[in-house]
Amino acid sequence: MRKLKTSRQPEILDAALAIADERGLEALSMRAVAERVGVTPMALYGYFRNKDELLDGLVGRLLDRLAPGDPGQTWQERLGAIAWATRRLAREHPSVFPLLLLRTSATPDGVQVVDQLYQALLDAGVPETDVPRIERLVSTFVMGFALSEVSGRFSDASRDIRLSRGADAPAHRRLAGHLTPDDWDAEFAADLADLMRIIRPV
Amino acid sequence: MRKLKTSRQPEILDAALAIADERGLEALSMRAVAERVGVTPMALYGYFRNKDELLDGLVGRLLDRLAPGDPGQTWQERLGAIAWATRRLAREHPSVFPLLLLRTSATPDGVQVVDQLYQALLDAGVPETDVPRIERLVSTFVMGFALSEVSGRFSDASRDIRLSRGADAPAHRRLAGHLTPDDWDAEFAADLADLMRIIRPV
DNA sequence: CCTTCCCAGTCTACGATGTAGACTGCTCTA
DNA sequence: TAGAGCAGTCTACATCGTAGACTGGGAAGG
Repeated sequence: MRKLKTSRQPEILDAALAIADERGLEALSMRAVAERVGVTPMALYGYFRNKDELLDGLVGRLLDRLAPGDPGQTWQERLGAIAWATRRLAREHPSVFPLLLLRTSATPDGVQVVDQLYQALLDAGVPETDVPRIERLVSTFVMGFALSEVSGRFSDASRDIRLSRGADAPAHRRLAGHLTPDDWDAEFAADLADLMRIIRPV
Repeated sequence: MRKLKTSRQPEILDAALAIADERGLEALSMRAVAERVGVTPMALYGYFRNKDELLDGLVGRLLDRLAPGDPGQTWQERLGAIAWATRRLAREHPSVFPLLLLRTSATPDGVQVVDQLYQALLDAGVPETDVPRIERLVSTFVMGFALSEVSGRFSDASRDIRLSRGADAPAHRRLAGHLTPDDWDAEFAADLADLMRIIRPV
């Protein structure tokens, strides 16, 4: 278990993030990162044990983009802030965002975010025994929603395919016209509002 | 756009699924599939245009595992059946399941499932304008939860790391002992119950 | 000053991967 | 009997992650 250098880690991660943003995850090879940093591919292995560790570093990099949170706001505001920040993150880095859900990697920054969610739920009056479950419920939805948007699960293309394959999808036919919202921001807001009602019934 | 043969597609997909189940997604190479089918790698390209299309075929294969649904049940029962089936699917095929969220691919079987969800929500009395949104809300949560379980986002390892990195995570400390449920089935059931309350407030 | 050591980075090379392109041999029809 | 079409094969290439051995230059000690 060799000791790794840390000096140029941030620089390398920035390069990796830039490549993924510009040319997609496919294009994120060790060689590409090395070239961007201005170094030989093998030089990267002084900073990351292998490509997987580099990817873990990337998700850490993303997590600390999630706002530090401003106490003094209501619990709804704090929770909403994290939710919207998560969604924004997904839109800014659509190629890398899926890694947040696929790779475990609990980073210090990730802990910060979860702790803030816990605190918001406690302030909302959720019983201590329920807080972790509700946190998982909310964060799972938020990340899943953001992922679905960037991965195209919600896209018009899917909807069109669903409709054209006509066959027997009676409920689809009945709902035609409502299938896709004109405003995804509004949909996300409505979803969050519904979830808040789970947290504290009005 | 060459025409593809279909005769041996199911056989090929079964081989691919078996490999992914036994040795993980990493091990799912065209060569490995070909060998298992007893054929040269290039022979596969008569049935799938490329590896991506083969993977799309795989997710289709998974989707039709989601129960056909039994009308005559209450809407809660029908919705719950799909939710539990989704989660079971994830546990049976943990390596392949993530593809359901990552790849768009609307297959005929996928449409069937969505249509059943629509119908259940209509039967629950959800207004037509809200049905697609609520369907996305519920399915996003269900798939996200199943994905989180199999990808380790919920795992003890994550929890331990979060705690050991001590630092300042006051809410974590306060909730120690409740952080991980002893029964994930119960947690999933509780989450579904909460979501049902969104659909139709009691 | 010279020597020794370390360390960042390089070079070369290997096995694996996806897939293009040209080919072979079989079966069915005319 | 000739020909067409199809299933599958063979060879080859660019690209990937990364192991292992190496090099040049600066710091430390004499």
